Amino acid sequence: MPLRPEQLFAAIAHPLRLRAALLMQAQGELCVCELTHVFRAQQPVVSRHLGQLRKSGLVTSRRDGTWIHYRLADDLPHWAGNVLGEAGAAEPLHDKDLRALAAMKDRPEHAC
Amino acid sequence: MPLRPEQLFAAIAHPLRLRAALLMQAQGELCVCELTHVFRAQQPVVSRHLGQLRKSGLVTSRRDGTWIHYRLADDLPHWAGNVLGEAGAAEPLHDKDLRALAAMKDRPEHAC
DNA sequence: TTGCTATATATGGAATTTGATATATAGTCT
DNA sequence: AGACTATATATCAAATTCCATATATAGCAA
Repeated sequence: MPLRPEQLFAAIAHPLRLRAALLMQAQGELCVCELTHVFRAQQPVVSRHLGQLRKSGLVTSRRDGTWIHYRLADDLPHWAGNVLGEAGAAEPLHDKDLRALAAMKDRPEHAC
Repeated sequence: MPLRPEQLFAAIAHPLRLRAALLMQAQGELCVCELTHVFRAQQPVVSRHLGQLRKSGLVTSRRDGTWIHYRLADDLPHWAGNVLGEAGAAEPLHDKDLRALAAMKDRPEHAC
């Protein structure tokens, strides 16, 4: 069963979930600690929103040792990617989030 | 204050509101009775969802005698129109709704 | 006025969403 | 084993969403 439009829109109707999905579209895999840092949010809040994104089929997760990396679903429909693209250009915090992520110290998988 | 992405997504996170917005994008102004007929829904349900769309800034309404016509907001951002365009191609009921509207008898403003 | 049509709003209750807080799980390291 | 880190889940209360039902409002027509 493919992702239905109203399911995508409900998934990204919350600012934290929208910004997380936009960061994943721009940067690929991200772990919970990175999103917690960028959003300055509490870890359980980020974790539960990511769980909602996963439950909706928008993202998948992969365990790597202690960390769990989230990324956009591999089979995400093309129209859904286009919607995220439009939202990324319209979301005023997106550029700020990208810069906050780039400036983060001690990111996993970014040691080299 | 411009329409924020998460506000648009919350507005069209419900199937009836999404389908109503798509019909307005395709057909321009529509009245409550037309939407009630196409969706086979109860009038208070349609009216309340339209109220939510208006409150979110996605649509505006115009009274014409007994009828009230709804249409997409004149100042709707371009990116929001693009999002609706993507959703229209992905929403499986959209074509059916267009046909049901075209087949409706006694539509206001469609007597000629 | 009365009656009819179109639409909006109020009310009540079930279900969902959300953040805060606490706790549990899973992996790593010593 | 125990300590530590990263993440998930449980619980609670406040707020919101949703449908169903009833009622109110506004315009038109006789």
